[in-house]
Amino acid sequence: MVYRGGSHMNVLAQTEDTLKQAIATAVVDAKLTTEEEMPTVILEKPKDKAHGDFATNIAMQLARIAKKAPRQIAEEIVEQLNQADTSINKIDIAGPGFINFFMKEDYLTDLLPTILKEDTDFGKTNAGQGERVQVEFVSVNPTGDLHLGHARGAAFGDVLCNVLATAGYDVEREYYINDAGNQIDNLALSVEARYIQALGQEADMPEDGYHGEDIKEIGQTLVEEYGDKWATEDRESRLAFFKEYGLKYELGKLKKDLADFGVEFDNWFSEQSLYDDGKITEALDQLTKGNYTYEKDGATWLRSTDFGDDKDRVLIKQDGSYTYLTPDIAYHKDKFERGFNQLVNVWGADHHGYIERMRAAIQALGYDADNFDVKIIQMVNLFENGEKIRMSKRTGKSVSLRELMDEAGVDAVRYFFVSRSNDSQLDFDLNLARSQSNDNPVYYVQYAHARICTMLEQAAAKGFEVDQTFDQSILTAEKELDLLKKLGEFPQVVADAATKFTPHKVTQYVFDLASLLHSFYNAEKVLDPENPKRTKARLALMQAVKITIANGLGLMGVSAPVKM
RNA sequence: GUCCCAGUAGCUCAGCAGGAUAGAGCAACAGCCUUCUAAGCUGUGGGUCGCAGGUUCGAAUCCUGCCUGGGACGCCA
Repeated sequence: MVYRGGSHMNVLAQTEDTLKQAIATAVVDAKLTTEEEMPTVILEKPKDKAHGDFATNIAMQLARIAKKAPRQIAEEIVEQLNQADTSINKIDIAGPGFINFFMKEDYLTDLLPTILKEDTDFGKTNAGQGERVQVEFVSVNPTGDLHLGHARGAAFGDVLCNVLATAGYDVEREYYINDAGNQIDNLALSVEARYIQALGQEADMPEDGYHGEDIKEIGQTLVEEYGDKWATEDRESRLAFFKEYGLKYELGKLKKDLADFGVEFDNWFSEQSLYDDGKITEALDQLTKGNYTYEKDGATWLRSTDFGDDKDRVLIKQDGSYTYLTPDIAYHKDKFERGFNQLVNVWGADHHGYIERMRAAIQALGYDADNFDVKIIQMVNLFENGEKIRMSKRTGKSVSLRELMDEAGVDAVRYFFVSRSNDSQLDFDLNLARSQSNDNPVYYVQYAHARICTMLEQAAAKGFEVDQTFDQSILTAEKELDLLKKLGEFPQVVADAATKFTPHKVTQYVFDLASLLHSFYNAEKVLDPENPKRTKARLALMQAVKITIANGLGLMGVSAPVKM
């Protein structure tokens, strides 16, 4: 792991950097290898406390290069190690050749003052160095409600963006509106059928129509607003109007649902605008000039196989219309032209087969496919009372994000969705999510926060203030040190979650921190008027934990209640 | 047939740019509220990390093959 300096460089990272540098220097001084061949020094935090605060496997890594036994290498490194400014208390060589570092307890001295000072900024780093990243997510067709899978993608994308921003990336959230093409024509036709039905006349839904309740509502509303006006208009203008009306209605609903779910986009990008601005022909021209297209069977094809795709892909169909891919290529060209260093797309599992052709197209356009990432969100299975609930958008019986929020609350839904890795399927237990009980992990973390708030409140009532005048060095109980070490990890956890696109690491972290807090709470008493010095120090610790839990939950878009 | 994801404790899942004795929650069992919120804590039991090879000083982690579950393989979007 690489920790770059910056205004929010945290205490633990500084300690680690110093130590790593000292080790690297010692390796070279011991003439075990040259600077060029030096492997990256990896410092890990051993799970077992008997293995110290930090450990490195550098001696094992050097065994091959230096052609010596790892334990002997370790000894030579330790001999050469300059321990000045490292806060090292003791060094062990253990196991096959691990070097274990035991730190003096003061290595975390600056941590609490730093957290209290940074407050809501604690967790920020410059890991991303201001790199511009665009994350496109949700991008559901405006033809129906958001369902479970979309909700998971929304939570994932949103938290990923939060994490990236906190890790020093310049993030933009974008929603791609499929407001052109077949599906939107189908929307118009579906609205038309529902409108006529709402007028009390017979009308068949189109073959691939949208059967959701929302379309029926649109039909009703149209009748209420316009009566039978549109029944007598010529069909072309009627459909044009219904298309616009339906689109506006559906988009409004999507925006509302997402906003209520805590997801706001910086940019809503219209597919239609690609047509209107000539971006599609532009992209096609460029591909043709680069000789990446050809004509066959009356269609225009992209030579995506040149870039590792399974087969070439149709860009312009026999009937002259575009496939879905074509505007999407223009769209991604536009994204790159807007100057993003990195594009991240969050797609449902059913779109994974689409990745290769998109990568191919991006390369054909002359861009580096390494700057294009697709995160696939695996399926969500909904369970209620132990039974799997089938979802089908077509039957209109799917469980929507709206229903889910109403049932379980935003906090629980978001927490559940960012608890797991995006590429594992997720079983969503509705009973568990809505249960106000200790089975529900979201409460566990929130409870830790609320508990601290109560303590701080009572402390204030007894005249204790949380400020910078405390002595951290008296916090030497095991559970206090456990908390301190965990607090110190937070900025790195966030940076790690950002660079690896793994927002669920924040959930893990916040849960672990809450667990340490509960454990501490049961073992030690914070408020003790008999011992004001210790009370002050512990209150500072509590405040720091509160800040960190709140910041972590904030990244997840989950509330941090003061009382429960 | 090809490709993607998953397979780790009874269940749901972490861990996977190789590292020391594989973790958590739930479920089970046994304890802890005259003391800052018991939505909590403490302890116990529970594992051939799907299977078989390979690379390595060292593999849940990397490579190959196979098995199982899910998904994708359109001139649909």
